Amino acid sequence: MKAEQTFTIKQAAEQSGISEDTIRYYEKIALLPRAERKENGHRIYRQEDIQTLQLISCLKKTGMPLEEMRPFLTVTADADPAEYPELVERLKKHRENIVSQIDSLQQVVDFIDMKLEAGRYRRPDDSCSTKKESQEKPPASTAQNNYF
Amino acid sequence: MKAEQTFTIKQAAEQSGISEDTIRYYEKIALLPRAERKENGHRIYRQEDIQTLQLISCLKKTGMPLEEMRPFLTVTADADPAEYPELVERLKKHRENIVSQIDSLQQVVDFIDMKLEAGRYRRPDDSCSTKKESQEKPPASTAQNNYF
DNA sequence: CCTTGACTTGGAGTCGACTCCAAGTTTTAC
DNA sequence: GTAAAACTTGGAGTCGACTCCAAGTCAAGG
Repeated sequence: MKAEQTFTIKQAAEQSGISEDTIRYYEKIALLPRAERKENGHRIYRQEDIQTLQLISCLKKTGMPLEEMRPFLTVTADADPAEYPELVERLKKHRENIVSQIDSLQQVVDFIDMKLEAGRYRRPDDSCSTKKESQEKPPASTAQNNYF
Repeated sequence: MKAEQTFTIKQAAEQSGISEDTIRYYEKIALLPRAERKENGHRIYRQEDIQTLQLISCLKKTGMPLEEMRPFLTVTADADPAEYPELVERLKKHRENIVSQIDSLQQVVDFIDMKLEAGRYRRPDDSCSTKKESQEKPPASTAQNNYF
């Protein structure tokens, strides 16, 4: 029925916030699968490709290097659920990473708020980074956060 | 009274997770102020310097480029509260950035959870990145999140 | 028919952020 | 006294991630 809308690389760039050059670069390094071409050789993108690009953009913002994204993109490409158990493991692991990153960011937000509210030192505050491998079990609220 | 504990660059590296070389590099590009030296020329670090390093480590994890960190570190260095109004503005702005980044990350977490829970597509889901300049007013919960 | 614009390719160049020398000094350890 | 450890400096090299360029193709407009 529906003719599956397609997009040019320019449109894909606009919608994802990733430049055309960069999209081609991603294809070149095989971060993205080779895009389909029209008869004239021009790349064509579908809605799901745009979504993949947006996911990349998302992950990039969080400072993830391209190589680390590969497993994620595999999952997006072929939308299998939990067929590759190793991949699922990776995803879970990264989910934890992200949650801890959110925690880190929260610390920064707290730091800023502290700085903003006054010159008053509440507590130096650590827990942000290194050394302490953040206790595994309850990743609950290390600090109360009222921003969510 | 108290003799203010000091650390070597090696100790600073251990405690911050930033390599000695990198710490020297940061000093070279003046991301960090020139560290005090002992008579023999060796750098010495105090607790607050370690904290600054940890903050850098924190921000790095969030993908922030070094140049963007400068304003933050200025604030840490001289612990003035709201004496530089421009700086305060920057901090507030970045705080918003971070909150939105947390939001982005939350989307990724949601995405992972969705993928993990089943191959079922709940909804493509956007809102993560680009195009939509995320409405200014209520940065409240774009999506319900039950991780916090 | 010729130009303009949107694309293609391969490859070179850039830039940020390290990372790794080499040469030198000083302290500690035996 | 000699060697190893822990530092110093300046500078070169590397690596990831683009970013730019030149040359070429194709489609539509004046």
